[in-house]
Amino acid sequence: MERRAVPTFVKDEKLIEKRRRQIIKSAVSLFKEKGFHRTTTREIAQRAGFSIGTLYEYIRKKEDILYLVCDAIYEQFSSRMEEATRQGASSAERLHRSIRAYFKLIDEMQDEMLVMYQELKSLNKDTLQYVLEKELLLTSIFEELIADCVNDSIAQLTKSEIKAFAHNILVLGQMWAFRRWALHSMYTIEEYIDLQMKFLKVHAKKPSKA
Amino acid sequence: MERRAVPTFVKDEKLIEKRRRQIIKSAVSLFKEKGFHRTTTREIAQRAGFSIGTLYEYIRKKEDILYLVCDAIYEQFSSRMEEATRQGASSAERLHRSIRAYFKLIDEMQDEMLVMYQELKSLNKDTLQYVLEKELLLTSIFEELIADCVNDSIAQLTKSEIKAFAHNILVLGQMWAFRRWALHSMYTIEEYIDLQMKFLKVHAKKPSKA
Amino acid sequence: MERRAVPTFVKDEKLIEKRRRQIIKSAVSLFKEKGFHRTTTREIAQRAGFSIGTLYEYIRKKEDILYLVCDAIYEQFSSRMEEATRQGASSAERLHRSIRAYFKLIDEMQDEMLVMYQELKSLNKDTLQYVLEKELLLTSIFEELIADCVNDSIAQLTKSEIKAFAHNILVLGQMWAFRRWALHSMYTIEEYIDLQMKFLKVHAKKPSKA
Amino acid sequence: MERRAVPTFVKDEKLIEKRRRQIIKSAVSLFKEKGFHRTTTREIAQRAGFSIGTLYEYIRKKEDILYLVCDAIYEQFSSRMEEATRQGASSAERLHRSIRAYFKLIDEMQDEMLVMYQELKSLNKDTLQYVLEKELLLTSIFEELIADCVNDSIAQLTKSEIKAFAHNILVLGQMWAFRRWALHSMYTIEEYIDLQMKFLKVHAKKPSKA
DNA sequence: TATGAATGAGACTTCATTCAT
DNA sequence: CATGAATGAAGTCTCATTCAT
Repeated sequence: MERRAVPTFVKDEKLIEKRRRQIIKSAVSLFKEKGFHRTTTREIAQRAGFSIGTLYEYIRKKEDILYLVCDAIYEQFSSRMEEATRQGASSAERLHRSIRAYFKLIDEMQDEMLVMYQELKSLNKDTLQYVLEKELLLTSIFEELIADCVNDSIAQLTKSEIKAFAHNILVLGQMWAFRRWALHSMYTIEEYIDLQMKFLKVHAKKPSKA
Repeated sequence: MERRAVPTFVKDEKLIEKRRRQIIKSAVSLFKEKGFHRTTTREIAQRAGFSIGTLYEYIRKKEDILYLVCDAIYEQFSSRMEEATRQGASSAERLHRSIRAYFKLIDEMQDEMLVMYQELKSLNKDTLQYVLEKELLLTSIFEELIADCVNDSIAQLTKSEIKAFAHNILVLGQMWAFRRWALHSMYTIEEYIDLQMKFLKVHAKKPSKA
Repeated sequence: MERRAVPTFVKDEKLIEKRRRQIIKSAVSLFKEKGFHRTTTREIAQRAGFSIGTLYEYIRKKEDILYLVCDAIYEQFSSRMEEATRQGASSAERLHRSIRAYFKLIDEMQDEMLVMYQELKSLNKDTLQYVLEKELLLTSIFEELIADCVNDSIAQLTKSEIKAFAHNILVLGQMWAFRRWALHSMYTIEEYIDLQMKFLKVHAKKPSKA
Repeated sequence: MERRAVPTFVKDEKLIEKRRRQIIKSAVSLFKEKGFHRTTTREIAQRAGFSIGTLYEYIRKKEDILYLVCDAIYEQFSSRMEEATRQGASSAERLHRSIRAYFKLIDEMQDEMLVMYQELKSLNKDTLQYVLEKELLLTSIFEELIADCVNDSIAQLTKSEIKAFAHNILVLGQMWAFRRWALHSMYTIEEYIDLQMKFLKVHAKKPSKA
């Protein structure tokens, strides 16, 4: 799946990269505070450290910023997850490690998660489509890990169940961010992970170093 | 927990009730389409069948509409859930039935659910507080049902696990609405319920009529 | 000068009189608090003790209320002043007493004065005309009293000076209300009167009872 | 007393100065015609020669415009008065000249005066406070001039009387504007000044040039 | 006569976007 | 490339006035 291009007036690729990073950082911190709609482009430019005119050299519409933000977040997520899936001797351990990594990642990126999911509706059809595909990509990472376990006879699940299981993992992880107003006063992230692991019936032993 | 009152210029209680129902219906259908921020008060009035002036006889600020919507949805949820929890001979069956009822309810009220959760951030502090308390109330319904099962030695869970379990039920239910773009093409609601029941390890038999 | 009639849908003269008194009282107290423009007709009706519909049975436009208020205030002023001008043996004493009475009256009716003068601009041309004529009537009361003194050789003033003197009396009286933010912390009304009397060179002795 | 700053989105100080002058000029002319409340921000922008959006780059609320207007008027008043108070050999002559200058100034700025005083009530607490302090500053100019005369034994007044005298001067000057509907047909400004001078018992000789 | 719900013009204000410098 | 002043469509909310009951 290709990355959608956000059109620009600027030619210098290096500069584009740099400015976009500034924009994303500024936008995320503002969206956290007030959400997409309540944040003005003026504010985003200001916090990014340049003028509103300059901002519009690197995007075309406000919505482009939301796209850049969502895309960046997924990028981080994906790359960090990929690392995790490569570690572990057995399929069970790889799944195990991946789930833990995913939960930890959510804990680290709570704010970004909230930003992303709460503003999805503000994206237009095409962009939304793109973002949801990214989400499915993430799901499929777990599907494959689970399928490996099934192949290794560690678990017995139908295809259909595998898919549902993958979705469950994703959702129970997101829950740590979305319901933090209730959960964070009850558990630490470690406790939460252990609990969910139990529910997920992932009884494999914790990897020694974690 | 008392219901927050939204101030009105109108005195006729019956009329208030009627107009508010119209407002909520109109608002929900619009919020579904375009979200809270993109929906104008004028549109809400129009679709409700009266003028903008009339709308503002029944609310004070646009945000009041969002509150009315959230409150109405919870009201429906709560009352329907209460019914369900009273049915069933054993604690296991009551939990069982309640979960199924909850999942069905979500299926019926998908749109309302999406509206509510995606716009929570647009509520002000106090109203948000109120709504989250309602959410906890819903959670506690399941907590009690699970606790009953534990008391009856049907399940063995610590207090902490009971709470987490209750949250999981809620979230896995909501998932049917939030991830419908992925799930609805894969499962019917019945299949989805059966799947999640299995994951939730609620192995009690289905009630005969369901 | 005839009293301008404010049209009505109601026939019963007694009732009109009663309702208008209620309206005026309510309006004055509200105008004091927030001025004419910030006061709504709804509020006026409410504080008067009846409905907005009823209010509009007794007036045609919001501005009518302002007219009623100004008219009523002048009525009070005029009638109270007339009394005062009849008391006193000599022309000097009558002027003297009248000025004191006028200053006292202003002290009593400060709020009404402020309401009236600050909202004059909100009256339409015709109504304003009418009100200014009333103001001139008040001025002419003093003109005549001063003229009497001149005739009695107590003072020596040209016609032109008499007029200016009369205006000065009015204005120095109003000053007690308009500049109260500065004056009331410096003087009591009695001290203020004595001071101004001195400036006005009205050196006649105070009437024994005052 | 520091000048209150009205916040702006624009950075160019020169431009701010220029645009604000345009706003003030436009506003004064409109307020003259219809008062503050009946004048719309759109009209002010239009008459100033720019769009409503531009207007709001230079102010935050409509009330800011009223403040700018009042402030500008006082600024003119103060600076012109200061000049006047420096001219004249003796304390008596300085007072004399200052009063005449003040009356002339009022004559020139009648419209501005009316605008300012009639809309004071529309200012919020803090801004009103600021404006009243400016008014007191003006009063104190005369207080000092009178005090000088008393020191030079040209007049014999108590402290209290000095203050009252200063207020009287201010008010009798303002009267020329406020009661112009009655006075301007009777006197020229010169005649009015001479009359009031007489009343004020300022018997010093007129400066030769005036 | 009295009521008060309904109306809608119109006010203020915001903010994404453009474009001349 | 960068700037930031200018724009005006569009949104929220108010309130004088009407009219059916």
